[in-house]
Amino acid sequence: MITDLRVLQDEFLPKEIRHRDREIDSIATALQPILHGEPADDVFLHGPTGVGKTCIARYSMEQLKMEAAVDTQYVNCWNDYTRYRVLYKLLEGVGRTVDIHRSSTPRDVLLDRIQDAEGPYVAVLDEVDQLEDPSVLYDLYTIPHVTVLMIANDHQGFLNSVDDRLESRLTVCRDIKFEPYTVDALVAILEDRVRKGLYPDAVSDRQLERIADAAAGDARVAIGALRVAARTAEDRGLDEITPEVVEDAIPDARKQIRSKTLDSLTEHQMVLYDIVEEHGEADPGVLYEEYESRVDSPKTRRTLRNYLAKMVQYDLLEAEGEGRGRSYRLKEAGD
DNA sequence: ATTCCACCGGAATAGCGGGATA
DNA sequence: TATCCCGCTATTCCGGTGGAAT
Repeated sequence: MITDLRVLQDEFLPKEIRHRDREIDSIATALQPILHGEPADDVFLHGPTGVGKTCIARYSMEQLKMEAAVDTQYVNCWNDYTRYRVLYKLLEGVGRTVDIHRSSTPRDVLLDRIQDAEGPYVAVLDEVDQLEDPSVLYDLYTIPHVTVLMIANDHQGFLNSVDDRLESRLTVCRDIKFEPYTVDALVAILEDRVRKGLYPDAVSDRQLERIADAAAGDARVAIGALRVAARTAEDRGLDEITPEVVEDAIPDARKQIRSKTLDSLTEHQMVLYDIVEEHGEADPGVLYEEYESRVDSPKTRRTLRNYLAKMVQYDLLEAEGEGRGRSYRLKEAGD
């Protein structure tokens, strides 16, 4: 069934990108000055999940590096959300972290190091709206040879959340909007992966269309469903992905994506999540009492509020109402 | 209308872990 | 070894908000 599992993984970066020519051109145009040794415009990619933002950003970096001597670094601000961690990651990109330690290195030596590095540098900041303190963007603006490529779901929402000084800088960067994939586009993407990763005839066009349709424009879900379906078919000793396998694979793929997020929660946060799951819907008072009774040394109410806010940010939970009447419930997959 | 109360979330602070320094 | 510094999490403090009770 499967000949190459890698091409079905999220991280896989295809050599050719389908149905995103306009976006790729826009990025290339924005970064063009780098080829002539001049500072380039910053770029902002935005659009819903699974529309190829990250993929196209990584692809563009590969292309750029083939044409010019330029350093690039990818930072996912979901994982590296503090100023320090972002700067540290960016230093890794130019190999200047050797004697950096989080203690005893004077406060802004990281920024100085990036500044001192010669040559153009493109910093890709994915999930940039997850930064706890976006002022690191301002730090980077002060360095002429650094170009920032930001990625987020909601461009306007992000602009509104930063202070005026930063906002005025951000509004001048080139913004590129990504629309959800059409069913045809998703089928084309899936066909590519099938050709490289599965035996011929392992799956019919009809089943690919079914997957593409259920994915609702989200390539990540579509590829995940294909992966799950291929594995299931293999486990069951089938030589073809059947309609039944596809039907099961779609919800499983969404679950897999969710459980990836759940893995990043702490033990206490997980307890809290379980409580919300059991109650279906719960107000904060009940939530805290329940939590208090289940855990050895409970955190304070304030900390729990932070946990809840975090899980809402992560799209795990949904909050309803403000102030006194607020309640929390699980956020179901699929916006 | 007014008061009350549960809850929200910003800001400042404390405490911890861990590496550096003297 | 004792001490310092830093990042990071949790805690403390508190003003603000909106629904419920009076």
